[in-house]
Formats: sequence, C-alpha cells, structure tokens
Amino acid sequence: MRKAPRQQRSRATVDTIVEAAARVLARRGWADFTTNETASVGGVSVGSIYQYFPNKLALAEEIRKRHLDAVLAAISGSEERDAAMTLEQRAAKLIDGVVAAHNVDQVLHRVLLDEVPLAARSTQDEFEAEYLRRYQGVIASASGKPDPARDEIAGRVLSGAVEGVVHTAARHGELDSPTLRAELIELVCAYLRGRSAR
Amino acid sequence: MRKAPRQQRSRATVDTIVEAAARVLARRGWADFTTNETASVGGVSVGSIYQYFPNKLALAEEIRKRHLDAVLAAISGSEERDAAMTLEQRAAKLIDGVVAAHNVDQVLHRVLLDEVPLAARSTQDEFEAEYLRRYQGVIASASGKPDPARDEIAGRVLSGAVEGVVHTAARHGELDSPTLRAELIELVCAYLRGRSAR
Amino acid sequence: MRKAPRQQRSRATVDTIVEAAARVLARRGWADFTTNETASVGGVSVGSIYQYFPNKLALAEEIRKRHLDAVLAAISGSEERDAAMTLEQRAAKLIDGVVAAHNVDQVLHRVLLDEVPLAARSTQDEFEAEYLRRYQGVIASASGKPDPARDEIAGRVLSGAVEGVVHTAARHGELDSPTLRAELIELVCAYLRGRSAR
Amino acid sequence: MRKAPRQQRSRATVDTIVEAAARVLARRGWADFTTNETASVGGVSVGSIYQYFPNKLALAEEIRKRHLDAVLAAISGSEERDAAMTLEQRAAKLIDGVVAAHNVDQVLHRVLLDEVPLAARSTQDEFEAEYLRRYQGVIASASGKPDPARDEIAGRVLSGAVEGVVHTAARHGELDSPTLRAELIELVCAYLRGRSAR
DNA sequence: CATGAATGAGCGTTCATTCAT
DNA sequence: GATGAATGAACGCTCATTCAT
Repeated sequence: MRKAPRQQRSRATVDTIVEAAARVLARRGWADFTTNETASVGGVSVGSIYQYFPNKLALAEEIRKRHLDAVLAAISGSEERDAAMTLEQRAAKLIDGVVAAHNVDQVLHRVLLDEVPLAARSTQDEFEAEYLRRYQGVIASASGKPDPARDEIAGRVLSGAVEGVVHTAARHGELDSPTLRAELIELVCAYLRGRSAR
Repeated sequence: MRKAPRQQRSRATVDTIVEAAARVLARRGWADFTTNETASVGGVSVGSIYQYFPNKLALAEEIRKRHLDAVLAAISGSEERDAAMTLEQRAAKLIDGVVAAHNVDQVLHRVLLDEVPLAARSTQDEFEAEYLRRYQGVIASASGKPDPARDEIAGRVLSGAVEGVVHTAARHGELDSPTLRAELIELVCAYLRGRSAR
Repeated sequence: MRKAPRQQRSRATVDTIVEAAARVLARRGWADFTTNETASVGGVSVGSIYQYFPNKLALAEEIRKRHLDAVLAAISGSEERDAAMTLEQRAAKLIDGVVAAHNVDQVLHRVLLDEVPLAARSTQDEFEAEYLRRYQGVIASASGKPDPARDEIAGRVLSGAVEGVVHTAARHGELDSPTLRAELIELVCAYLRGRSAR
Repeated sequence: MRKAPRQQRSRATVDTIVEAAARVLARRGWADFTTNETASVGGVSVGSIYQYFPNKLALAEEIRKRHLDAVLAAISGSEERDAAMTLEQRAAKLIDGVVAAHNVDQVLHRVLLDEVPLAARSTQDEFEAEYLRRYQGVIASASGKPDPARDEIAGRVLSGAVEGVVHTAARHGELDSPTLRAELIELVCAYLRGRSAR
C-alpha cells in the first residue's frame, strides 16, 4: 500500500475500495478488471484508489490477502486435537473446512487463484503452507509412523484431489451436496488406509 | 469462423494464424493476448485474422477446439477393452492418458481452461463428455453391478480428483514424476475398491 | 521511429504528424505539449502517432532532427572558402548564417533547445559540432598560426556570445535589424583582432 | 500571494514552502514540477501551499522573485564608482558579478529563465533593467562622449554576449574557469575599444 | 492555521477492429 | 485474398486544486 490511511474516514475509504474492487474482479475476471469501474462501483474517484495503492496489481494483491485471511478463518474453526477422533471424523472435518473455504466467495476465489498474476512472494505462499498443514494433520493420524518425505507427497496428492473435486463441484453449483461430502470423505479415507497398509 | 478457407493457400494461412495465436496465448495469458502480436508472430497481417475470425474470442475458441482434439487423441490411444486387465492396469492407463493430455501443451492447457472465457458451451462440453466416458470405463470394471447414478457421481469425483492432482503437479513441473503416477493409481484404486466394498 | 512507413499514404501521415506536433510544441511549450492536441491539430487519430513513434519524446526528437537539418541548411549556403575574403566579410557571412538559422522558426528553436529534454546521443550533438565548425573557419582565418586548444576556447566564446545576442534579439523581435548585424560583426572582429594581437 | 502571513510561524511556513519548491523546481524542471512533491519535500501539506499561493505558477513566480533578488545582490557588491579604474578592471568586476549571479543556483537559474512561463512581466523586467544598468556603467567609462541611443544598443549586445557565453559555460560546468574569465574580459574590452575608435 | 483525504479532468498509451488499396 | 494504415474508445494513472475536519 502506498499510504497508510491515518484518519478514520480514509480507513473507511480503503475498505470501500477493496470491497468494490473484489466485486468487480469477481464479476469481470482479471482481464476486464478495471480501476475506473472499481471507482464508480465503490462510489469514489479513481484518484482515491491511487492514493492508497500504487497500481492495479497491488489492489488485487490486497484483495487476495483479505480473501485468503477469510478463507483461513473458515478452514480453522475448532482446532482441538481430539485424540479420540476416528479417521472418518478427521477427514470430515477437513472436507467441511475446504468446502467452507470455497463457500466464502467461489467466483472470487477462482479468479484470484487462476487468473490474477501473483506479485512475487505474495500472501499465497503463507496460505498454501497453512493449507497443507491441515492435510498433514489428517495424514499423520492415519499413518503408523511419520515419514516426512512420503507424508508430504501424500499431502500434495490429497489436497490436489480434494481441491479438484470441490473445484468442479463449485462450478456445477453442487458444493453443498451431502453425497459429494460423503464421497470425498470416502476418497480421503480409502487413500489413507491403502497407504498405511502398504 | 467467419469464412471457410477454400483454397489450399488460405487453409495454410488459417493454420499459421491459429498456431501463432496459440503460442502468443500461452506465452502472454488471456489478459495480454493480442491480435497484433499474433499477426506479427505469424508473419501475417491483422487483416488476415479478421478474414477468418469475427473477433479475438472466436480465434481463441478455435485454439481451444484444436487443443482439446489433440488432448482427446492423447487420452485415447489403445482403445481395446481387454477383459483380462486388472484394476491397477486400467487405472494406470487412465492416469497415463490424463498426464499425456496435460503434456500436450501444459501452459496453453492451463490458460485455455482457467482464463479464456468460453463463448458457447460447445467444444468444452463434448470434450468433458468424452473425458468422463474414460472414467466410466474404469469404474464399470471395478464395481460389481452397474448403477448409472452412483457411477456418474464416482466419475465426477474421480475425474475431479485426478485432474486436481495433475493440475497442481503441472504447476510445479512434476508432471512426469513416477512417484506421482504411482500415488495417483493408488488413489483411484483405493477409492474404487472401497466403493465396491460398500 | 517505431515503424518505417512503407506506403506513400503513411509517409504523408508521418509528415502531417510531425508538422502538427511542431506547431503544438512551439505554441504550448514542452510542459503543455500534448499528443491529443497534436493528433487533433494534424487531423489524425492518436493511434496514428503511436503507429510511428514509440512515445511523445521520440516524436519531439524527430521534430528536433528535422528542425536542426533545416537550420543547418540555412547556415550553410555558399560554402566556398574564398581566400581573398577579409575578416569582416567572413564574420558577416557567419552572422548572416546564424541569424538565418534563428529565423527558421524562432519559437520552436527556443523550445527545442531550452525545454525539450534530449534523449541521450541526440541529433543535437552532431548539430553542435557542425555549428562550431563554422566558427573555427572564421577564427582560423584571423589568427596567425593555428593553436587548436586556444582556438577551441575562442570558438566556444564566440559562438556563445553571438548566440546570446541573437537569442535576446529574437525575443525582442529585432532579429533583422541592420544595426544589430553591424554590431555583431564588430564584436566578432574586435575579439579576433585583439586575440591575434596578444 | 493569496494571503500575507501575519504571524511569525506562518512566515516560516512560507519560507519552507518556497525553499522546498525551489529545490523541486531545480531538480525536476518546470514540466515535472509538482505541488505534491513540493509539499512532501517541505514537510508541509498541500493545503498549506494553497493557503498562501493561488496556484502553482504563483509559487514559481515567488521563487523567481527571490532568486532574482539574490542574483542582484550577487551582482552588486562594491558599488563605488572608482574613477581611477581601468577598463579592464571595470570589465573584470562586471564579469565577476555575472558569474557570481549564475553561481547562486545555476540549475534553478536556467529553469527559471528558460522554462517557467512568466505570468506578469513584473519581476523579470525590473531585474533586466538593473542588469542593463550594470553594463551601462562600463560602457560609459569606455566611450568618449555619452550617446544614449548607441549606448543602449551596445548594452544589449554586450549583455547578450556575456550572458550567452556564461550560459553555455554553466551548462558545461566550466563557470569558474579562469581562462573563460580572461577571454570574457577580453571580449568586452575589445568590443568597447573598437567601438570608441569608430 | 494546518492537515490530508478526496476529486476528476485529462494525460500518454494500447489494441480490437475496419477498410481503402 | 491479403495488406497494413488508420481509427478511437478505453485503459491505467497523475496531479492541481478543494474543503471537511
């Protein structure tokens, strides 16, 4: 950000801008994301945008930051590591988190991840690290003895798989289907069980 | 396409244009995809592009069509339904097909699927139908008795999962890792076994 | 220049643009020199300007080039080194050349030299070299034996002095005053005579 | 100026503003001279500038006023009309004054004279009148009998010449060269001697 | 008095698209 | 058919200026 908003008025303006920008970005996609439209949707002048953001990309970066924070909050929730939970229960909690994350703002989520170029060392990295940590939790509880290298691969496979399914489900508006939830849980458990059996 | 190229020369021109456009699209992404650059890369004039395509999106649509055809060709290969194949073998063949598909042109693939807006549902749908059919084959061979409704869901789950894993692997340049291949096969088999056990 | 104009039409357009730009630059000065005004004055679209010039400065550079060529042409004229000419005659010819140069387009001349930033290794250098060569001719004919170091200083002093007088005269619209001409010739001769006497 | 600063504090503010503005103007040139940068360099707010100056040009006008005052002060110095001084000595004093003037702030000087448009003729005129008066002093001491008309022309020629030489010397960073000083003195004396001989 | 948030006209520049040649 | 010159709406962004606090 170019300038830290000092007065209360300007903090409100920044919020207005970012929210308007997020709406425009989700509606139009990165290619048609326009500072002018953002300004008019937010009811502010273009100048105000550039008072706080050096350029369009920085604005998008701030949107990403705020969105991923919200997603992380949605994923987190009840953090207690209940030793008594079954694998199914852990998997269910994971899936619910991911689905909740996608429910934050599906379209915006997709645009941010697929279209907006990331400006070197963005918030994305921190987010992905936290995201993978979720999976490690479940994986660890399923495998007999921890094997960091193998576990990391499993994390990537699982997160990719779950993400892929949820992604396409979101596209078809079936994010909240219970069947989908059940199948996803089954997918995770089946994979992890087979893995610990090997 | 605006006009069907009649002579052989013009068919060559169209090919030149589409190939140049595909290169530019892959290199720059949809947001920076430019008809002028396409023309200069292809060594033709902008006018020639508009002789055959009513606008930029139509050109991209043609790229998508050709690319998805190539991807289908890569997936297909040995079509024989060998009754003697084990589940693992079938799964392996499937995975190999999907990976091969992504290898056709990874960057272009990603851009086409994630960034370029789809004008009409046409090409993409046909492709997805064929794509799911691949999965149905494997699913059918794993389940005892066919149950179209359940099998369709399983197809969506499996394709989404595999696609998701391959997608992220491609992003990290690990598409050809044998470990990944093994884990993916295991994922598919584990899921299908668990499913038929239920 | 970005593109060489191939057709005759485009060569005409480039001329139109440069001429319009020169008029705008002279009228408004560099700080208020605008591509939009240039386009509208020239009766072309902004796009056409950028078809041939990568940016505003390059356009100004082309104006400079053309202007300095014209000035050089005005200075040159009868080049014959008549050994029989007196110092006064040589000085008169020099002064006439410089005045003629300033008469090419006084306002534009001032703007180009004083305001427009020069884009590294511009036409300016070549011009100045040629300009100083004029002076060396007169200086050489006045001094007994050539002394390159001293002569160069004399050249700088003389050209600076003449330029300064003509400059302010131009500002007051007295460029064509015969009195001024006479005094300038006297200035040059007096300086050179005193110098050779030393 | 819009408002006369009454309190001591505000007079200090005005000074701060003008000094900051002068620095920015010298550094950036008129085309890139910015009130915002001025404010931030001076450590005040934009609002404060507009408290005292109706617009950017008025601010520049104030800079000019202060600068020309400083230049006049530099030129003046020992004002005593020593009847015993030789022409060379008088010329030397003149040259030293002009050089000293340019040394006040060479870059700012150039920008003010060449780039900043003059709003009203006021400040500049007064300055030029005083400037020419300097030259009249030397001219008067060199010519036998005073001839106001001829002397005025000589003043313009001499001031233009000296100014021109010093100007270019300043551009090449050779303002303090003793050779230059000697040549300039010689230029002035040679011209005046020749003139009184006619 | 001073601040600095807000404005918005206007700038330089790009690029999809048209059309005379 | 093919060319490429020409168009102009629209973009990202700046900055002189205003005014509520």
